[in-house]
Amino acid sequence: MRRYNPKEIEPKWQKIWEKSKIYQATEDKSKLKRYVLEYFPYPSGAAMHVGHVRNYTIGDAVARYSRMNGMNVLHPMGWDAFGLPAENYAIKTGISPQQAVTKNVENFKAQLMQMGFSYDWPREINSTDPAYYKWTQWFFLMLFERGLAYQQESLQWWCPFDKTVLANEQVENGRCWRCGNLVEKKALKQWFFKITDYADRLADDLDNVNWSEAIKAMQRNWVGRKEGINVTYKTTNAKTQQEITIFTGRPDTNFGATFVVLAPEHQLVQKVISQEIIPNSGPSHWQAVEQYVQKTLIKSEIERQEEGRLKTGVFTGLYVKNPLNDKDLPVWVSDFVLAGFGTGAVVGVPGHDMRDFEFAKQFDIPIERVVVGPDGDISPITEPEQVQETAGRMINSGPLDGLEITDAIEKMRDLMEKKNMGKRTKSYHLRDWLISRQRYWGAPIPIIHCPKDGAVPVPEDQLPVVLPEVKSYEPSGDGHSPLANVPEFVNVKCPKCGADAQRETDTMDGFACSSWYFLRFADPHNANMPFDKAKVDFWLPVDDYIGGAEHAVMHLLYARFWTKVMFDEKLIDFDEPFITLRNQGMILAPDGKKMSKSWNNTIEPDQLIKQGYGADSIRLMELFIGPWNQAAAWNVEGLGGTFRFLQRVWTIVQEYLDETKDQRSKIKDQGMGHNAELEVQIARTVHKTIKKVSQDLEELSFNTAIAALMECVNELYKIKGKHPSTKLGASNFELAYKTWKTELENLVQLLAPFAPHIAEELWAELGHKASVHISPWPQWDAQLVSEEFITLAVQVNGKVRGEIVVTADISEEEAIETAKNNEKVAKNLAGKKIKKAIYVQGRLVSLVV
RNA sequence: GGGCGGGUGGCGGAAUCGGUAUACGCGCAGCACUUAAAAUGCUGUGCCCAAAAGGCUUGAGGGUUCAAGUCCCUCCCCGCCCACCA
Repeated sequence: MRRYNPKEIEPKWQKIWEKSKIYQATEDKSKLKRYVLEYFPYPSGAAMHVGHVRNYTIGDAVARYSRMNGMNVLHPMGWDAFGLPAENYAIKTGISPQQAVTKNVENFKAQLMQMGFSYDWPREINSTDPAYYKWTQWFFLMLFERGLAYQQESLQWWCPFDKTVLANEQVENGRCWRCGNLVEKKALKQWFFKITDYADRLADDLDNVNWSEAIKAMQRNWVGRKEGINVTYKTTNAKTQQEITIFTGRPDTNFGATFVVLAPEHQLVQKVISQEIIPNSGPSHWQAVEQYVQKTLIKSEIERQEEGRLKTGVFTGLYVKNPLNDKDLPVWVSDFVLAGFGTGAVVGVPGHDMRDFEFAKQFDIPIERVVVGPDGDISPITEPEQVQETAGRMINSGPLDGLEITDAIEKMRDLMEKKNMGKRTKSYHLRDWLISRQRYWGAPIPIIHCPKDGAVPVPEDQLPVVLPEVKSYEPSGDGHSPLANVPEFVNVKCPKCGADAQRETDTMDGFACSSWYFLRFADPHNANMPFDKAKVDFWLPVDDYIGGAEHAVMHLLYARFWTKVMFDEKLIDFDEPFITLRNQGMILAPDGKKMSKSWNNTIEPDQLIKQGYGADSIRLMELFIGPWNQAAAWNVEGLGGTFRFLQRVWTIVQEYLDETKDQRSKIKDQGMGHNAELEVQIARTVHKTIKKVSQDLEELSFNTAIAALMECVNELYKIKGKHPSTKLGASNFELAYKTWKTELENLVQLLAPFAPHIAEELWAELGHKASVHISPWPQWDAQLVSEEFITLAVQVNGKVRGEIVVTADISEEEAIETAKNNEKVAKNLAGKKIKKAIYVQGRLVSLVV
């Protein structure tokens, strides 16, 4: 008998699949299309670990199952290859990023190939290919023409290690998302995409997609829309009167305001420092303010966090009038107020906001109560626990007195608008997307700076602006990319007026390239357009997008933004790119930690394959380890279990083939090999499994589908040796050889989405010429699946006391009667009167005494 | 502080609508095969009890119900994301 040897069969089928083109998609309108996509990976020189591979295994199972169900499946793969790792590698080794990427792509492709994923490889794309980034640049210009790409000088996050600016989304806990070093603020002129114009749509349209609540919530929080009111306060003691507009979501408490705080970056603060506005009463404060602001702005985010909630600040000398009660409020500066949210100014209500309370305590500012506390408490607020933030009734608040907070908010907004004190508005957490990078390895921004015409787009016929070869990739840290040192690149003529001009030397954030790649897959080699609209409209939106949750507020937000812009530009007919998003759970190392090089705890399929397990066992384990969307620690010994299971499938098919080989013709000729009872038993076992696996796959319940396959195989092992007409120790294949063949074929088909190589090999051995992966998914026979007899549990007073086996169509009365007569049940009923009897169809009988 | 998940044997996990808790796999134990081991096959395996009978068991406590892992209330713990967002 042939032994199961993955090393022998897996590479063989991988080659055959590549030649046979069975995974290549065409725009065949006769079939239902399904676009299954996994986030295109960043190719590195390293080995993938089992966590990366889970992502592709899930996608491949969905793709293969859909294909066998007659769908027209698009399942492409490509490379997101711009970015720092290749560039840092170049700096270290002198090997150009272009060369490194070529090698890394080879490395990654080989690893995906050896896992046997069903990708449409001719559609392979690479974001660093000029033929691709030509269109990334084209989209940049489209955004520019629509006023959605603009340049602005402002304070930005700067990573001193990677020597580049970063977008808000790419700063995590005050650290660079790539290298983990502390970031700083730096004033630089930068390119932005105006994603804030789409804030409302990005938040609202989440209602139309089938994503997990977790990711939707993350995006909604990131957009951070908050309704409030902008209230205008006027200075009372400045030489020239100034206005401060303050955003507040809680105008209800404003009778209790005792101060106003400005962010250090607030423009009025600058006016104080420059002495443009000087209070005409009291000492001058501008020097103290200047000192404070200087100290604050150079603080890193981490330093701020280390200070904890300890409030710092300084009084400006200015006062404003509270329009509600004409009280004078001192104006302070403090870094607990963020320049980027609302208007960069807050009104301090220390009795009813914890931060304001802490600030008032710190600087001995009065605290007033305008909200009644629990149990009617109206004592002065002196301790943090007494601060009333969310519940209560208003007092000391003129027209609001007696109202609950929620009613008071609305009434106050109405009042303020009516009296012209303020205007309802919304504020957002979302900032514009900073896309320029002062690094080499990215798509050049296609802009030429002319002294006369300003920023001028590179004409479309001159795209792509090709990234030139350079001698040194080292970023200078002076706010310019290495491209600034390439005169042939920089010095050009203005496309508008022909005067001497200079090219933009910053490159685009890699997330620009990944914001449209899923569209390019529909038409990957189009040289004249980013894509043909008809093709994109055929395949898109993506039906199943499978990836990790780490992209929640980066890629997934950016891609939605680009899609909406393209929709507005009428390039496409849909405005959400990913209908269903599936976030796979992370595979942790066996020690329960995240897998990483630095922990030295990665587990790599490459190694496991070399050890002889084979891709199929690994794929099976990736799915069997637990629900696909839940994290799980890799189980080293468990892999032996999935291997063993495949070996059992292999063995039973081989035994069948071996044992029926010689007799087959004889059996056929003589009409032998017929045992009806045995046939039903075999067919019933497999058809139950067809039903279970099919239903589980509809819900992506891979782990239970695989469990069902294991049960089925265990059952078939018993059947082949245990049937009464079987001799001890022998198999009974020849007694039902046709049924055995049909059902083993069904079993192999059910296994195909998970373990494609062994399925293909056994399918071929069972006599099929065409691939199992384009065979139609088996259908279960309803009659075979239905049970003739069922087992009912019998409860007495809620406790299970016995079991009865009855015909499936038993009536309620009969079931209850049978239950009562059960020996064990009768014992428990002895001498008692049955008060109530319940029959749950097909489940149990419950008797109450 | 806010949002989202989750807590079931020694371990990963299973359990449509509230209906026999612990499927399947790992691990462990035993048996067969073998000179032996590995591999393979078979059997057993939630806890208490020598066994049977019986009792107990889904993070803790309470409630609803003939019946609760599942529903309701109070609380504890773990993970992820965001966080001085006015």
